[in-house]
Amino acid sequence: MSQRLTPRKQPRQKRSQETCAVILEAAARILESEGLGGLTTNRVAKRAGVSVGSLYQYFPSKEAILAEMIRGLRRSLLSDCEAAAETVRGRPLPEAVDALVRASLRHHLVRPALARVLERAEEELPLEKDLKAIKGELMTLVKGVLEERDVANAGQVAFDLIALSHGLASAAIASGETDLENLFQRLRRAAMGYLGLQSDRAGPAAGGSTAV
Amino acid sequence: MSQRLTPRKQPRQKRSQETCAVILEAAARILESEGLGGLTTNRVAKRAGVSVGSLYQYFPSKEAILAEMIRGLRRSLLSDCEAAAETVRGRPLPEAVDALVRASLRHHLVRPALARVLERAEEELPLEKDLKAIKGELMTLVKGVLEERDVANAGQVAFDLIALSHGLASAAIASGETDLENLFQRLRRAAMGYLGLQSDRAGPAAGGSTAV
Amino acid sequence: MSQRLTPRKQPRQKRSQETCAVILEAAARILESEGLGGLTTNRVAKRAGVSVGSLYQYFPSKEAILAEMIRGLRRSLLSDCEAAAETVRGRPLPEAVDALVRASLRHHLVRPALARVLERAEEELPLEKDLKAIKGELMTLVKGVLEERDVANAGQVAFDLIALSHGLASAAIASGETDLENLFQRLRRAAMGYLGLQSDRAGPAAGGSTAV
Amino acid sequence: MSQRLTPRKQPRQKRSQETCAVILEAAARILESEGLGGLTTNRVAKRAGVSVGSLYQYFPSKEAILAEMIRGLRRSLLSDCEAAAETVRGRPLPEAVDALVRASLRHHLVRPALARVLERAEEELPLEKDLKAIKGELMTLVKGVLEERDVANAGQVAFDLIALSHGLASAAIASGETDLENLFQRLRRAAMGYLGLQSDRAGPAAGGSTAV
DNA sequence: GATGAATGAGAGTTCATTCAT
DNA sequence: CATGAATGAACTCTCATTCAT
Repeated sequence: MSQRLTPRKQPRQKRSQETCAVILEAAARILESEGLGGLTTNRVAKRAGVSVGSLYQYFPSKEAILAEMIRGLRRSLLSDCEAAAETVRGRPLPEAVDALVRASLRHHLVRPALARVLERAEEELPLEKDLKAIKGELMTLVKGVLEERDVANAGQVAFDLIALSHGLASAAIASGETDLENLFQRLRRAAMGYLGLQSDRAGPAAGGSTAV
Repeated sequence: MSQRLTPRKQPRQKRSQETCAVILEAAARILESEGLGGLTTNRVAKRAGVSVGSLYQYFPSKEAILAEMIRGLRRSLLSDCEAAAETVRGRPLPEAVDALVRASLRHHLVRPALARVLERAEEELPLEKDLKAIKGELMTLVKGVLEERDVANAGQVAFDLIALSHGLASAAIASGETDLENLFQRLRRAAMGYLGLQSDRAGPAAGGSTAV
Repeated sequence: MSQRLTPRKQPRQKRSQETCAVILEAAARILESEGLGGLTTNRVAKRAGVSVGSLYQYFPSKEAILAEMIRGLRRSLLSDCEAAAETVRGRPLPEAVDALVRASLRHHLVRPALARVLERAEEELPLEKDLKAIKGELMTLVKGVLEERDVANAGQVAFDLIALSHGLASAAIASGETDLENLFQRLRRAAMGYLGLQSDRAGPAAGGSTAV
Repeated sequence: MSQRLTPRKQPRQKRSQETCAVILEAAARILESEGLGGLTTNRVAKRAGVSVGSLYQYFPSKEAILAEMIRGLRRSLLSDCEAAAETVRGRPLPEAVDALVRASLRHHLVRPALARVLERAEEELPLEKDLKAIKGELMTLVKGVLEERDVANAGQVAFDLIALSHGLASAAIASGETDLENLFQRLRRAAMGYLGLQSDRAGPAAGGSTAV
């Protein structure tokens, strides 16, 4: 009953790797243009310029394709955040938060439509262990960053910061915003505020000011 | 090819209203137990105890059922927020924010699974004008509440507060949290922080404290 | 993982019954003309003059169609044998054996090709309980007939007689024989011989004689 | 559209012969464990440790593999029976029948599951001339054995004896019997009875006795 | 109006076979 | 010759929707 959602063969050979990548890219483009409902194996194959048979040689099911895409997205987010954490090693909390927030925001802007669809797909899929693991690692990473800077209840705080960032970023991007810097400033205010830190900018929005 | 997503007839007669409600409730239950993929018109009809034919008399398409459910959810959120705004009329900003945040949080907790699924469905549906309108009204409401208390850039702030609340609430509920009060306190910190207000609680999490 | 092989709905209404029968007859004809490999759900539906959808309304799977056909065949064999046993109630063993053998032989001749194919199909299907039950009933019937006539080891004997009859009958019919009476005489010799009874005919084949 | 079911090349070289045998053995094992439906060319190749391409070098089609297996089975039955006939040359009928029956029974017991599946496959395959020839030779052999002992209508008798043996043996083995000797005695009774000869055992079943 | 049998396009998936490497 | 990636026709089955009763 348990379906494998992992690719069928490790693409060792160059030919295979290419085919695999071509399929994933085709699927991505379809998701962006047609949405989740437009994703069919035959369509993906045709768009990728391969036969359905080939598609099934690399992915045991349609879901496996989605799973692989999600995995890719998550892994790249994780590694970007790891890199960001690395660059601010030893620096104080505000700077660290900035770096992480920036990294995650950048992520939302790469292929926004794709990211949104994949997120939805993730909820509908019986998500696998390795996917959960990746999400867990991100939490662990943020938690570590917070703990090193003596934030209490770091697990909870990490969870909340991730959720807040995600919520604001996806809403903003869904509504068409593209100004990364503006978005960053707003998200920063929320994060800093949540942490009880003074944000060094005056108002909640770009150039704005809040009167009580 | 453009489908109407509005109910086929304004159910004037009591019989019609009832049938309509029965269908919607059946759909809701299916969504909760089987997810979006488990929602089929035949299933809904059977669960509702009516024939498919009847179902199609009230809803022109499967999507129309979903649209109606979403509309209902949104409308109830809106009216709850309106009520909340009413109760804090004339009170200062922190109190108003508290009231709104509480209202929206309560909303997430009623039928959490259903709410999540409907949210996903909303993204996949070609969302209609009247649905957008409802969302717009909520923004307008919050914006009004903020403007009355002289918050600058109220439109943007309203957008952000809604997005932040939504992000934290749905993540928390998805991960199984049920402690409304705890969640409220955390969300409050974020909202107050974002607004540049002092939160009257000490730390970012329940009873916690943040060390710099 | 266990598939149901029983029809999906009890055909209560006349319309349903007809559709159901039409489907089974179409399947039968295809089996006769194309063999097991030629049986596809779409083909059956087309031949039956209904849509695939209808077919699946009555049978949950292709296998269920086969199962139903097999069940029908077995049931009719059983009831014919029961009738035969009834007519020879109280009569001596040779007469009883004759009656049963005749009943079963007649059965092979109705739609020989179909019977053969269904037999093969039966082996490939994960045969169900109710099918096994029918086979068991036949054994029980024969066993009863034998026991009433004081045949020792009636269970084993019943098994063997059924197997012998089946073997000879299907081979003969497969090779194109149509002379029921001739076949009956030969089968009778084997059965009587196995039972240690004197066959009242002279030779093993029609008009033939066996010289030692 | 007419396919050749004979191997593509006469395997002269040892390498070829080996590969060929390896493929056939792999196919046999798959048939035993997965049944006819589990036999796919790719699976056979993998199990045999060769590439599909190689497989197609030795066998022009999947059916050809099955045909070859059937041919092998039939040939070995034939040669075993020939050997048996040889050993009883000049001996009286009962002894000859015993020998043949024993030989054929032994055959059923070697790889019972495989034998059954191949028999089914044989019926579905458009059976070839050379296969029919082998079957014909078996009939001829038995017929010869009978004629030499002055059995009248030997052709018919041969046919019937083969059919009876086959029917009882396959039913018994299918139902899990493994006691060759017991089975032999029962089959012997039937054969001798059919031939109008006295069986030297008392009852139809092991140690049993038939009362009239 | 209500019913539910009927429809059929189209989805996911398999597998015998080919052919470039 | 061997390989195994690639092919694509064909199969089983689903489900939104219609329409005769």
